[in-house]
Amino acid sequence: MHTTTLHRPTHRETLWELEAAIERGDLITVFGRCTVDYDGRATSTLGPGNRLVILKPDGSTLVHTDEKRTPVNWQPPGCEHHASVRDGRLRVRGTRTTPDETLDIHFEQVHQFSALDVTGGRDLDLYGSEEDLREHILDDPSLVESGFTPLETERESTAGPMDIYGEDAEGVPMVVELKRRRVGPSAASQLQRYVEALHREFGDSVAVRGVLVAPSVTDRAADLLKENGLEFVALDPATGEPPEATEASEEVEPPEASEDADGDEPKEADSETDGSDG
Amino acid sequence: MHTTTLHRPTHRETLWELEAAIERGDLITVFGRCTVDYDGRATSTLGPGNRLVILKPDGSTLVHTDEKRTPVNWQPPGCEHHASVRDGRLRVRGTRTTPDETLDIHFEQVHQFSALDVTGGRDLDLYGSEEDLREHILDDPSLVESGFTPLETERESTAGPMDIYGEDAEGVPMVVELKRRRVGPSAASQLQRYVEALHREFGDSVAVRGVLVAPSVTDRAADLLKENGLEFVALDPATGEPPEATEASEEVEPPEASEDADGDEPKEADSETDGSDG
DNA sequence: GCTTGGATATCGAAC
DNA sequence: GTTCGATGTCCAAGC
Repeated sequence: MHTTTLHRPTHRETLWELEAAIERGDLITVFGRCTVDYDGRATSTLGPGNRLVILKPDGSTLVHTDEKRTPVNWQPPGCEHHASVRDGRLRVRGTRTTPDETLDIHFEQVHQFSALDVTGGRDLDLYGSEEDLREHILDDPSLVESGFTPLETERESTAGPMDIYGEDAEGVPMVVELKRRRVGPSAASQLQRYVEALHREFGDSVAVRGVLVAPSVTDRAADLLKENGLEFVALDPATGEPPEATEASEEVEPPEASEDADGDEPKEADSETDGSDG
Repeated sequence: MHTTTLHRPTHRETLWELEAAIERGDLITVFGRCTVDYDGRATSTLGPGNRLVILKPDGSTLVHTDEKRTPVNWQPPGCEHHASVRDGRLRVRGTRTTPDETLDIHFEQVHQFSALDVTGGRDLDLYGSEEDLREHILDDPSLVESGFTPLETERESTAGPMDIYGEDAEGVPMVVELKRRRVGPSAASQLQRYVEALHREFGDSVAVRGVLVAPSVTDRAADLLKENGLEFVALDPATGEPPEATEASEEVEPPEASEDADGDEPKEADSETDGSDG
């Protein structure tokens, strides 16, 4: 464990230590008054101010102000760091390819420089993701519906891979799309794409059900589901159970006859079970 | 401009300076060996290791390893920071509400503590966004198509606000969806939602055209557009012109003898003849 | 406060 | 390498 710290160093001192730290593979922080110019997928400039700059040994670059979780400027991993002193300023440049991008940081003054030996585990153990929700359902498919039988995960279609493909108690094909949090219109569209792909695959005469599984759904998404004859089941990704206070509110009276008189409608799409607690 | 730095401080020393720095509204960095526990929208644990922790005066919290642009753990702005010493460890806790979330960082040892007075501009001047693409088109609507007339931006519909609403030379309503980068299936679905909303609004007998404007499109998205009778125009958000080497590759104009014998001509705005069930 | 969609999104997995 | 969807996405604007 080593750390190197310079206080109000000259640019030459900073340059020297910077190059050594990059060589060592340290994580570097530079606090100072600087301007920032970015050119790549977009273009940006940032006027002078005191910021915290972080250079990681994997090439990541972060420029942080005193606000927000998101850096005001950055470079993802894979970029190359190079420092130089020009016109009385310290320039730190990060460049990468695919796409070609350049981030230039010009320091008027460096208040503090540190080189840190960052080691140790970086693998997070996380729980409550969409994958956890999927495992809950595969463990107990009746969470989706009594009689549901999962047949395949990541089943391919012309619209892309489906989260869970299976069939209901009657043998009707079902597409299940999982979301770990409250869903909006885009999730409803995504499910609709998969259902349409199966219709093209099987022919329109074959009934296909689409079920969205998530803790809750917005009103507009519920409308979209209903318009497309899709269904919704409320489940929490962490517990695999219906979210709190939903047990009594389920099966809110589905509307009587839908005007869609195809004859092959698989089941009532009671998508408005949620709609609550917006 | 002031900075406070401690090297290998005791937990008590760190605690003292930490509380003072939070009070002052400084940006704080703590480098040390720690574990991290998060509980909120999901749950996570991170085993011991040396990491760089950043506490911002707006409540943002970042835990960085030596890799990736994204922090391994974090808290967005608005959380409250509190530090304490327990069981020989320094605990830094960030809590927030809506949703309820807690981030706990337990330091076994602090290698370096810094409190920084981060000031100065934080407003980025950025160019090349979707908004810039929109301005290019509003300046010169023929970029989309000769005769195109924008009538409204952010026009509301039951499917949400459309980027640009207008009409073509024949007076046929057009929805234009803008993307600053290469688009995939979701953008095609989004455009389709808007077109469907206008069909419901105007009645299926009224033709409506949907046009996606982006630098390029993936194969699958192109298929989706075609299936739904939607169109694509290639434009670069920064220049407002067709992307490089696209001059010769005609966008809308298909090669003379297309094997597609559907009679599917986008210009005829044939969405209503298709009667898509979606 | 919730909803919606953009972002220099980043990231990872499948192809 | 590209494509695609998840993310504790974050974030701003609108309501």
